[in-house]
Amino acid sequence: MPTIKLPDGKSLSFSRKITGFEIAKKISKSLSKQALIMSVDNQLKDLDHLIENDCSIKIFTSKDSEGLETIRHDTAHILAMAVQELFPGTQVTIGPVIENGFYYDFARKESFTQEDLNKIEIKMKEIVDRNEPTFKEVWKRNKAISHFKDKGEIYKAKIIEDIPESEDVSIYFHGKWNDLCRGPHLSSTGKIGKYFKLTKVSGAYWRGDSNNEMLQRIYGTSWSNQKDLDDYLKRIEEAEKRDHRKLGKEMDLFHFREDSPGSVFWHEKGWNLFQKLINYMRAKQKRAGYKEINTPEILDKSLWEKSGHWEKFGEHMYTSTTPDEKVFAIKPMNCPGCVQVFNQGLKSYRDLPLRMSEFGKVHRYEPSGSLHGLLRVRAFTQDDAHIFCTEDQITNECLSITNLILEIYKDLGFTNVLLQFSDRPKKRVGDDKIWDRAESALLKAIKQSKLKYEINKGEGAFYGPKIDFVLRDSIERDWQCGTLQVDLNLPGRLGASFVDKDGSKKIPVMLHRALFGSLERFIGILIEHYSGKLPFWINPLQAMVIPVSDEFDSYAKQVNEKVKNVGINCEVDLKNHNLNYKIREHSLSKIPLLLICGKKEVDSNTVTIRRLDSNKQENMELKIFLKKFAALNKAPLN
RNA sequence: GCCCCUAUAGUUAAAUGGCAUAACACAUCCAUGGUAAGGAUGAGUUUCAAGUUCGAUUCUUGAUGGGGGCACCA
Repeated sequence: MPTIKLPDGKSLSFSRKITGFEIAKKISKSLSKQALIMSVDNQLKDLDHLIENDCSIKIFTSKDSEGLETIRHDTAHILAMAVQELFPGTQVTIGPVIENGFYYDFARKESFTQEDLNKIEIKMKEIVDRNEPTFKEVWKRNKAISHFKDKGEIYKAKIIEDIPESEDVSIYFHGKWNDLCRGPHLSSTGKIGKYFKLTKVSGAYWRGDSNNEMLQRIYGTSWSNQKDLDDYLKRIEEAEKRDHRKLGKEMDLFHFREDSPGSVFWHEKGWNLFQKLINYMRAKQKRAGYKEINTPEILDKSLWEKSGHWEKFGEHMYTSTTPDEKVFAIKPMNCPGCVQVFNQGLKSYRDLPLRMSEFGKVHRYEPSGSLHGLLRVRAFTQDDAHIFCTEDQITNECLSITNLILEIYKDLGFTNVLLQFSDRPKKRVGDDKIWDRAESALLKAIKQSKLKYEINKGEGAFYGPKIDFVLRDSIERDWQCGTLQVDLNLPGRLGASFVDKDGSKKIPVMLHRALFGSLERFIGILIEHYSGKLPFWINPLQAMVIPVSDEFDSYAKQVNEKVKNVGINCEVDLKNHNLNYKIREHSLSKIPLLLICGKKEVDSNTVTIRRLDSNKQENMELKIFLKKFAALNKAPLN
């Protein structure tokens, strides 16, 4: 005689055991049609799960994330089903739901081709049409193991072997096909709908371990209706359109080439953007009390041994051997060099906190498969700084670093920032008491900043806890950029010290911090965030003067000179093309201002402005234009 | 590093076991124009190495780069 509590507070009583279906039907006809799964006392269950006792239940449809996830999970199952129907002998492994879709990993000798994907998709739709009933059976663990072994499903058997011996396992059937699965699932394959698409096939290591063999992973996306599927595919397309590698080429900012994979060849415009960002940060840092230094790119191997880098990161370091057989390493980080600058001369507690910044170019031998445009390179410029301070100063310093980082992100158009706090990892150096103090100082700073944060347990660096700054771009993607790390290790290793009030020598705490992280990477993010339409003040080519015909070339040249003289990057287009052509060309290359000069402008000493993404014309006296835009060209230093 | 895909002109693409195409960009000329492509002409190309072949840009193998993932991201 179960009494069922519903989310709206009402209860229903039944005189016998009852399934979710029946409850849904009782509530309303439309709900019973839309119902996909349910939760019983907050545990997700199949709709045909038999309820015997009093409980509270909630029924989910495709509008709930639980419902949509189940659709995706079911789609992954019918993917596996379709693959095994089409390619007998293929072994199944795991097939979880991921953001926007799902994947399934298969073990098969031959590789899946794009045509195979199309065939599989057709077969999946067939399975939906067959509307095979889905049901669950609970088996003894050992029965399941021998069942899958008999079928030749070695991977599945291994997965079950990892389940504790005392536990039973649930096996889901879609018609005859079955798979080990926790569930829940929809009541039949027809419920899935056909709003899915297989997107790509790739390799993936068994159990995510690169020591294991490689499986084949098929990715797909799945939705509850055609519109959501179309919207998703459109979003992917949109992201491709703003790919910084494509835009960088089109905008003539940089290129890559075989001679130096993972290193950027910056063109004039790209380098201009780069310098503008650096100059802006210089000004911000000067106000925040930083002193800028610069240290060598190449340092003797022995320093890297002393710092611990050689042992820990040696495989990612480039080295250089001189003709007389000395081994130098090209710096993968700036910190050891910076500590050497600190070590010059005696430091007093009065010098602390000492904030030293460095735009240091570092080289790291990244695995070839990880390289990706500007976002993952082998040579990059860090907007680095190291702050030497006492333990008492950690909280305040962290707070001002956090503020600096957020100001800079805001100026560049990023307001949605998430902090991630990482505490002590298993492999670490230093006393636990020191870790306690460092973690609490850092956490205190986060709490005082009142920003949203999450905790990544055990993800800290081996030398200290850290905060990472993750920013969200205009199409809702997250990028980890800034970082702030407390270092309890390096200053001691490299012999840094200061003279304290009582005259004794003490080891300072060192904070590592980067604002963007890597200038290269950040520029890649900026390009994608703005779809190439960079804000005026950092835009490398801000204006193009276009004469209406060559009769007005000399006026156009004069305008160009005057605009350049107020510090705006400007060019004049004297090419043999008509006005329409030039407007199209320069609009496509995303120049923010087009300055049109014809008879009207010459006569009145004006320019006509056409802004990017607007077909309005704005006539303005040249003098006023220069004043107005010179002001807009200033970096936003508050 | 691993799996799959891929490499043609400055760019984007097409084609072929036997003279390699187109569009855009570029150059020259004509046109002198008022807010997203005016016209004509011209120059320019098969990533590298080995193999099969009378002959390879095309087929095979390898290298290198690029792309999508996996792993890595100190």
